[in-house]
Amino acid sequence: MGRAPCCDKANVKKGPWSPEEDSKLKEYIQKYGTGGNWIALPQKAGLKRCGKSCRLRWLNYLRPNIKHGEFSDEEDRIICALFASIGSRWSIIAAQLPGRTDNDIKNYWNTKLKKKLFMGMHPQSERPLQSSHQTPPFQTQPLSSSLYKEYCSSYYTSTTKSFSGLDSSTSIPLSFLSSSTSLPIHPSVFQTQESRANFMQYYPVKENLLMFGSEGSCSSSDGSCTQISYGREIKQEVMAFQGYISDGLEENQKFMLNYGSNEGENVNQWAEKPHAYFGDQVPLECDLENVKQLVISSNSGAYNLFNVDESKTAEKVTYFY
DNA sequence: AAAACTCGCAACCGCCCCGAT
DNA sequence: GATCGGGGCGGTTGCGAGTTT
Repeated sequence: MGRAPCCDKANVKKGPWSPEEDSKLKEYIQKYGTGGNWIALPQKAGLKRCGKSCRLRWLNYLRPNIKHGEFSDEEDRIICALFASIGSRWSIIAAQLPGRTDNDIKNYWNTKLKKKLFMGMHPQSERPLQSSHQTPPFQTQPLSSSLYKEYCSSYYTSTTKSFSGLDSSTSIPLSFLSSSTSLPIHPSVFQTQESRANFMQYYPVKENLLMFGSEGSCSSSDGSCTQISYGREIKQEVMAFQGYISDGLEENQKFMLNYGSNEGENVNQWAEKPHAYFGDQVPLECDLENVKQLVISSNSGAYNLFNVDESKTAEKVTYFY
């Protein structure tokens, strides 16, 4: 059974907000507050808008002390560090940056910061996604998970879901940021027993199936570089990845994953939301099915971390085979 | 000068969580 | 304990502005 819509979609206005609507909403909230009920608010305020739309407009644009404009280097570093530690929990990240909204940070990350980081990793590369000779991940300096802990996770308090002590004065080495942010591991790393062993030795599975933890590269036996386009091919890549995982492991082989142990968080939630933090490190045994779910759920993110627009299927992107 | 392309951001969509009943 | 429904969130889309060809 589907959910009832939150409002009568036929009778609500959509699209950009007019100045009149803005002032109506602003005036109403400043006068009466939200009343804890966004759904009822637009009618009371005389707006033909969905309650959720009002909420978004208020939170992202109208509420006081919103900071727009350029992000500072310190803000960049904080965002990167938190992203590396907890993933795309934009609201939590936003909570550490006064005046910034989750939407702002999300947009900033998707449009600028990813690219910025990538360029930092590959300074010689004029076109970040095109490089014919990349070192396989297991042949590079292995990423140390302790760096995560050292520079990110110690700031996170799982009980309050906030970061303390990680502010603009916190120094996060750029080397950490660049080494911990990378393109995904390509399935070819599972091709041989040896490469698989090396891979497993150096990289916690979570960090490779998902977004971080490997030097961005994929390698094939012939070292060639193949172009594929977005769209269906991406899905095929993911399916291939799943296949490699299945082929490469014993039937009942388990992965060890880290997971916060605070109340309100559970195993299933971790599997559904492939973000990890390390404030409380509790090893979790996760079977192959969980890992597959992670791959599926992180589909576009895992294969598109540093790219721009997956929906534009005509665009080409180079992967490293 | 104009068409094509790219970028950035506001807004929407739909799912999940969790409190109320 | 089950169901309902609002709030919150992350992912995605659409479009205007700017840039390139």
